[in-house]
Amino acid sequence: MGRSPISHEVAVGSVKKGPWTPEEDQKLVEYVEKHGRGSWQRIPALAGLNRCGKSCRLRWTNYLRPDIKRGEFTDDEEKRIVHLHSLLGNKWSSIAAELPGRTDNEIKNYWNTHLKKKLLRMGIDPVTHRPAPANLGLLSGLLSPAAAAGNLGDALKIQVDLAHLLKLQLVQSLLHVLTAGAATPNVDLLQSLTPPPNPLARSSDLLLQSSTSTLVPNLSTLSQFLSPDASMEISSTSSFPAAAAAPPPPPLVSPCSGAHNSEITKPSSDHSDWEDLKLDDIDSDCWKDIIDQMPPWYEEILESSL
DNA sequence: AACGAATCCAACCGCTCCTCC
DNA sequence: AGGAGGAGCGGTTGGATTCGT
Repeated sequence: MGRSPISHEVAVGSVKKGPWTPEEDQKLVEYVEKHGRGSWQRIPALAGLNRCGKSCRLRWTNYLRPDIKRGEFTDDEEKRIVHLHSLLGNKWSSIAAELPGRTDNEIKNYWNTHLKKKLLRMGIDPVTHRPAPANLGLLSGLLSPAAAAGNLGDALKIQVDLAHLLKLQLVQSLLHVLTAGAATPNVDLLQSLTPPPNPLARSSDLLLQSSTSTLVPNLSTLSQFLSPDASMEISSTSSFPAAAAAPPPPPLVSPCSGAHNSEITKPSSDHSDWEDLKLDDIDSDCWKDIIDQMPPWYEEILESSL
C-alpha cells in the first residue's frame, strides 16, 4: 500500500522512504504526545526515526493525529465538500478546515476517486460546477442530421425541443450562479426565495439533492414556467452568444436523459421545491437582483425567451 | 481459478508561502 | 529589503486491493 519508489526497506541516503511501520508510528505518536509537535525537522532525530521531517509531518497530520475521523464520508460531508469546492476550488486544506476530523489529503483523494466521477455522471463539470461541456456536442449534433436528411418537420420539432432545453439550461445556469458559483449574499437570496424542505440544508444542497437523484424532474418543474410557444428563435445559423465576454453555459442534458432531450421537458407535479419561484414575474425585485449579476447576454436571452 | 483492468489511497515531490533575522 | 529555512499545500505516483471476464 502506498508509494514505494525504491524499496520498503531501502533508504535513500540515510532517510527511509515508503510505507510506515507500526513501530515507526508508535515512536512518532509517543514523541508528539509527550513533547508536542515542535519543529518537524528535529522530530525524526529526537524521536529516533530514520525519516525526514516532512514525512513525519505528513504521517502525523494525515494518519496518526488523534482527532482524525475514519470511515466512510457521510452524505452531509459529501454535500459540504461539493459546496465548498464550488466556492473554493482545489483548496483542500480550506475545505478540510470546514470538515472536522477529515484531512486535506483524504478529501482530495475522495474528491478525485468518488465525487468527481459522481458529478460527471450527473452531467456537471467538476471543475466549474456547471453543466459539462461534453453536452455541447450532443446538442449541436441534434439539428444537423434531420436537416441534412431534408426532413423539415423533424428538424423543426428538434429545434423546438432544443429551444426549450436551452431555456431550461438558462434557468439552471441562473440557479448555478445563485448557489455554487456565487457569493454568499446570493445564497441567502435563494433561501429567501425558496425555503428548502430541510431547514438545516444549505442552499447548494438543493441543487445537489436535485442532481443526485431527481435532477430531471426538478428541471421539469422549472419547465412549467416556460411556455413552449415562447421558444427562442433557434436555427442552425443562429448563434448562441458564444463570442460574448463571458462564455455561455453549455446546454444541460442530464446523463440519464440520454439523447432523448424531449423527455426532460415533461412537467412533473410532485416536485415543489421551485414552485415559489415566480419565473413569470421577471420584474420582481428578487429576479432583478439575480439578473443584475448575470453577463449581459443572459439578459438578452431572457428577454427573448420569457 | 486465473488473469488483466480499474480503482483506491498513503506517501512522495516540487512548489509557494510565511517567518525570522 | 531580501535571503534562508521551515511549514504547508496541491498534484502525482504506484503498490495494494477490488472488480470483471
